[in-house]
Amino acid sequence: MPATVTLSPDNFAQALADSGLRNTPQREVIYSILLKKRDHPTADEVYARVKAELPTISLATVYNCLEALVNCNLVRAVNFEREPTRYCPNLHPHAHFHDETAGSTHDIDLPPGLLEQVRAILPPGYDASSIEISFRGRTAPEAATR
Amino acid sequence: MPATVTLSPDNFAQALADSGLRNTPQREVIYSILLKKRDHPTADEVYARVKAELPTISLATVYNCLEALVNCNLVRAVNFEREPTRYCPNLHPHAHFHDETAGSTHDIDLPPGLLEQVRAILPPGYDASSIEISFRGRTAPEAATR
DNA sequence: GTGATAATTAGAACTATTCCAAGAAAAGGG
DNA sequence: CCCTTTTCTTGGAATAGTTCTAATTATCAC
Repeated sequence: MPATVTLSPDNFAQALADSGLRNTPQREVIYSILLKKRDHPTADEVYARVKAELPTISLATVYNCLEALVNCNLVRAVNFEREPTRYCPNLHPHAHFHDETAGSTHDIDLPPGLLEQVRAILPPGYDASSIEISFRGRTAPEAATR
Repeated sequence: MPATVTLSPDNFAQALADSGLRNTPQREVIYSILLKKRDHPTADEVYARVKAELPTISLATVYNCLEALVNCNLVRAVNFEREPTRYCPNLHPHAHFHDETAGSTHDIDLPPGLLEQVRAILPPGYDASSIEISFRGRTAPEAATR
């Protein structure tokens, strides 16, 4: 299991403030939900989970909050082909593996230096602000629980 | 510029047949359009271009044909975030760079061994059928014409 | 407190894509 | 060759995920 980084509530508010965003109960709860179960939920899945705590929240707010968290770099948006966007609070550099059989998504830690090595393949004049490495495939039954 | 691989018409038909698919004028023309201008067009852009040659073709057919070409491994579908899918006839292993300013997509050749090195970061039990490496960022003005 | 700014909400709108049913084209068997 | 079967194309309707809009509510700075 990858190491988890847990922000103190103050750091959470600060991260938002650094991007000129306000802290709100909705944003706090949505972030805590992402931390609680790191299974790369979709916006719909987050919506279903957050309603237990904030029954009157709207789906639009879930999208807004997730976008806010992505914009202040607390959360990563993960896309596989044209499937719904998934959300990931893992701030370490990592790749994603999408299990086509189970429909599940797993973080894959990157060894030190690999990202730099990948960035180095860019020709002069290419300046990458983000690098994504993603796998599709299957996991062996006993690997699924790792 | 990456090397281009041009299939003879017979090989084209054979590639389809190998996947149990028929050759049709629509599929041929769409494939030739992808080869002619390798700028990673969307389905809509392919539709606009193919109408010059087959004025009565439908958008549904464009999607069907592109899917057929992807299924028999003549074409790769390329996705960036939630933008429309783009299509690429480059069969060499390569990464993609998406220029956020220009909206353009460029192939990045992979040095030998890199893909294997990336695959090697997968823990035991993870079997990847495809690996995607994609960059987002900007290209310097003089690099845009490379 | 008060005015300005930002966030939330419900629902409508949008976009890329897929589905559907009907007709056209091609392949294979006699 | 005709006939049958399968595959492909087509236009339009449907769908899914996401974004937009306008009104309301909350928060911030003074």
